[in-house]
Amino acid sequence: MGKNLKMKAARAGLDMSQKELADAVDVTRQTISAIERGDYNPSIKLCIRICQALHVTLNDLFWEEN
Amino acid sequence: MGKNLKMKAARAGLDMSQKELADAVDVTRQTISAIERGDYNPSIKLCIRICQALHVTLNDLFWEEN
DNA sequence: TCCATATGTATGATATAGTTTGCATTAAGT
DNA sequence: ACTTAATGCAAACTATATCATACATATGGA
Repeated sequence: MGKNLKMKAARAGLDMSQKELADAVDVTRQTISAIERGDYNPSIKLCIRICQALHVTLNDLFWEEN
Repeated sequence: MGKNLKMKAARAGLDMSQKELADAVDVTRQTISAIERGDYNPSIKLCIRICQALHVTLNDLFWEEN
């Protein structure tokens, strides 16, 4: 599926651990970990919560031009 | 959950039926209908496919500032 | 009037997102 | 050396997105 390095970078830019982000968006650490590893395909609502927590937009983290 | 009128509008702007969009992104018509009605919470991958089919971006259809 | 298209909605089945628990590794602090 | 925080990963479970099929209404064209 392809790792989400943009998300990892945005999180790192805020000096936030996976656990902290997980708590902020109300999922488990495993879910954040799996998304960053590209191991699954989160729901749009979760993506939006993650973006809000990281102060970025959907396009910043999840969009790619073709 | 809130209807997705932006999606409906983008689709209408391309004169595309729910069925045509569904075929283009390889889901059933019911899925497109349910998303437009706000009846559920699609995966990010499906959102991306929908955006590509409608020639818009994630932010255009699914992002909202707070 | 009849037929086709577009849409809303419902239900039972299946796939998968997300949880819980747990174990292992690495890096930093004491 | 020991502890703690951060991460990767796996198995079994639960919740829910999505499918397949179906029925209903509205509209427009022949």
